[in-house]
Amino acid sequence: MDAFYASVELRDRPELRGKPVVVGGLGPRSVVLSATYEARAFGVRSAMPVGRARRLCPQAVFIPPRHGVYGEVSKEVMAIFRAVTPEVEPLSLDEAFLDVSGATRRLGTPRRIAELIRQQVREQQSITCSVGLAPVKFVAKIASARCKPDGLLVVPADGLLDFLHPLPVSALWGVGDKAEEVLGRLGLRTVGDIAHVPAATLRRELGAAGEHLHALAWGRDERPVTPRREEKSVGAEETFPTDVDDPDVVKKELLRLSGRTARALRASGCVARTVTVKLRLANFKTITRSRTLPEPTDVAREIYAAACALYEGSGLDSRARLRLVGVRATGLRPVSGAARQLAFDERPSGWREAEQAVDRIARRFGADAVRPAALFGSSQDGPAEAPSKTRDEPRILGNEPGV
DNA sequence: TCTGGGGTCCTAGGACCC
DNA sequence: TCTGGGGTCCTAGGACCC
Repeated sequence: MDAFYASVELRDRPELRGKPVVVGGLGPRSVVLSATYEARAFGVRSAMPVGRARRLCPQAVFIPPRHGVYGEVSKEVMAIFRAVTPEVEPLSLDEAFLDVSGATRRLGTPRRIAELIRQQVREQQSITCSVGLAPVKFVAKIASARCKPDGLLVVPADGLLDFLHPLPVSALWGVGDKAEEVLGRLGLRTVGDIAHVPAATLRRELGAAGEHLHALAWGRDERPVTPRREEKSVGAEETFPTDVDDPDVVKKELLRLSGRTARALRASGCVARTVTVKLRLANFKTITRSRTLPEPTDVAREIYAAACALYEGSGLDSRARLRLVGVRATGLRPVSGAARQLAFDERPSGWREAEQAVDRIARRFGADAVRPAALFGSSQDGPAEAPSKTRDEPRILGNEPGV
């Protein structure tokens, strides 16, 4: 019994127990991301506009997804995990893999350790957490998902396949709508069905992912718990309150998103080599355009220049109606390892230093204290189209309920 | 029903180099 | 002059996860 998985559940907050809870964004075009059973009873469904959900179920508690304040709880919960073992791999704000093989001598059996964690999270944070325990990482995750809310489920090594095989194919990580459809066409409904079909068949239908699923179906997964995972990309995107066909508005938004992306880069101590622009049309067709820079950067001005050029050269009709734009920086490397060599005749532009100064002001006075002149009158954290967007902070600390 | 925002990973074609 | 094959990088798109 090596790894186990822990997940924290908002649903068990006493004040929310038994209430209809809807998780969704705050913008005018936000949709329902998840809803509790109680909310679903009113007809609330995922992907439904939040406004419609409100009309169907006005008494529901509406929670914005992944909003700021929850981060504090998350840090403290992760600290509880790390007191058990340094082998903690955070998966999201409220979930982590732990490898407890090194902690059993000190703290007892994995089951005992799981009970300890659940007790500490409950006492210190007044929230519950579910823990799945298994000798294989992904099985531990499935176990934690199946014992929530507020549960503990142990899958012993000799019971691995008995646990896995009756599960629906969608229980496996990596099986979403598309893969489930393909598997369904092959007549495969359960994990056991996947296990008993030749790996070559799965590879033909699903590529490398198919072979991976076959291994998972037999409980084979060599991936270890990796405490520090390097970020591969950072970015920002925003759906306009209404579709936009004005290139000036689009560029203004690109400027704002470039600023957010550059700030995130500087905060993580990275520079990026490639800039990608994402453009989603009114009909939901999405295109991306990317460009690799001669030198890596964390400067908003440089990211914006690339983003703008990509947008202008995207081949879209200049009056194309856009629903969403996004800016992402990839090809990250630590800033220290990429210290820029200035050529003899090159003078530092000073933009990087200027933006770092802005970072310091923002840390002290808030993100809105300084912003590019082009964004004057708008909020750095709201879409350019909606300068008066109210920053509805979540009233309830928490994350989406598992439903 | 009409699709958020943060990411990761995979595939496939073409350029380019040896 | 025409051509092989492998490796790597770049670009675009898409599935998937929370």
